[in-house]
Amino acid sequence: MSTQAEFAVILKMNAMFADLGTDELQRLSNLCHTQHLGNGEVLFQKGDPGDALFGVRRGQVRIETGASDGSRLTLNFMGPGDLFGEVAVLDGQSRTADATAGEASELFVLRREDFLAFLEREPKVAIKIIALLCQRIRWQSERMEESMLQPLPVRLARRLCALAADFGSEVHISQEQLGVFVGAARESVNRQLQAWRKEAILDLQRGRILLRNMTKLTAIARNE
Amino acid sequence: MSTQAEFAVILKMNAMFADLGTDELQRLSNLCHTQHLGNGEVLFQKGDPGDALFGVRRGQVRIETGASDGSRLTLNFMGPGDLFGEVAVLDGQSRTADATAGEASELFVLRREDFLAFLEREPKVAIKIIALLCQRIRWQSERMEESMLQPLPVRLARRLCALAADFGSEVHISQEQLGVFVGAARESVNRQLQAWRKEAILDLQRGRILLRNMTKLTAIARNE
DNA sequence: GGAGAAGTGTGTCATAAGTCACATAACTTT
DNA sequence: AAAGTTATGTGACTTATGACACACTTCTCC
Repeated sequence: MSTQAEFAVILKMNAMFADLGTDELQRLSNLCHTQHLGNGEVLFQKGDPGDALFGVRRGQVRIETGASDGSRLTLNFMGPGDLFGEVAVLDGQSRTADATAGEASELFVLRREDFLAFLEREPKVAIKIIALLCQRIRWQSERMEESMLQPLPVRLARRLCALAADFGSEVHISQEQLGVFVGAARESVNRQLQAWRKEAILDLQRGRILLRNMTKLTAIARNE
Repeated sequence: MSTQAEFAVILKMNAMFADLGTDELQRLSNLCHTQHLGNGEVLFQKGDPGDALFGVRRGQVRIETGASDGSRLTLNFMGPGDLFGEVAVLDGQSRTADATAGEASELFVLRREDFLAFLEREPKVAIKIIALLCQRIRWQSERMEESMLQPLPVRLARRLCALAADFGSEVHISQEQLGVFVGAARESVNRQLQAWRKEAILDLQRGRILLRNMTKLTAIARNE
């Protein structure tokens, strides 16, 4: 159900602490705890109180939502360096998705109260976070416009370009997942990808997409 | 073009200062300037630097976007008590829509630098604002999900219910505007409204919709 | 290495909504 | 009150995409 929405909420926000000074960062990391998760262990579930912020040190955490029919859909993979769970922490509301360890993982944990106390002591950091949240609001709005107004090929091309920025030209994702991300049916995704394969823009393998012609792809993403 | 996106960015955020203490509010209002606008006067345009936050004391300000083809579309009306321009102020980016006085108006103006300085002195306020921005992020996500996944009748019913909360059962809006808000073509909106008129859920007049049966309407909004 | 699962390729069909093209009705302006 | 402008109503047509159905391929795990 809430697939598309969650996707937007959860996308990586590594930038959150990107431009803090090293001293601020040091004081912040002093507040962190460490938590270990075994493969398949559940970190939190939809509806849980959002009492901590997490960052991945080692391993992988899947952010997923239990569709009401029982099927689970993965919304994102968080790898080393990725942060997640910030929105729930900042506003004190409950989690909006589930988080499960995809392999044995080590996380750092920043508890809500510690984080808020820190912000209160360091208003400059609070202001930076405000700016980042605003950027996110803008970004979400653009995304919303895009997904409502742009046709599927454009959305698909944009997502592939975004994935290429993370993965390089060999994007490791199933067509089903891609469909979830882009808000379209798997079959429609497949048909578009086939068309592009025939134009030599990309190649397809099981669970993998090889981007051959980024120039054309970005052109499509720009909607000509 | 950017109609839908802007809509989400701009929606009223009166809640922003809702739960500040009176002392905090007092100090804040000391920082405000006053500005008068004549009917039709332009306050700011898309692309302008976002150097101030505005609130309406008297009058009305239209938030609109100049579609690239020259047609102007109104995204929202800000009346007395409404705040606008906060996102641009908080993150220092440029305006994403135009603001024009719909009648002679009096605004209070809070300049970016003053506001940020205030936040730095009052970290508790900053934290409240962070929470509000987070709520907005959640709200946007829900809205995004809704608009992508729900069929037009549901979106339309939801918007009408929301408007009813502001306007009462006589909603004063053109079908064109309604189309912009729900991200649909004017004709499609009209057809759906006609269908509902035949079911006695509402009545139509030029520029006005009379909601007759809110029970049915909210049922549709809940998607049964 | 065989069985089953998970991922992929493709055809057919149904349908919601956009587009275009007008007709009509309601306000405005002079 | 006539003329012009804006809002609404409706028909005909087109199109993108979702839904279902099924074949085929590639992995994985006993």
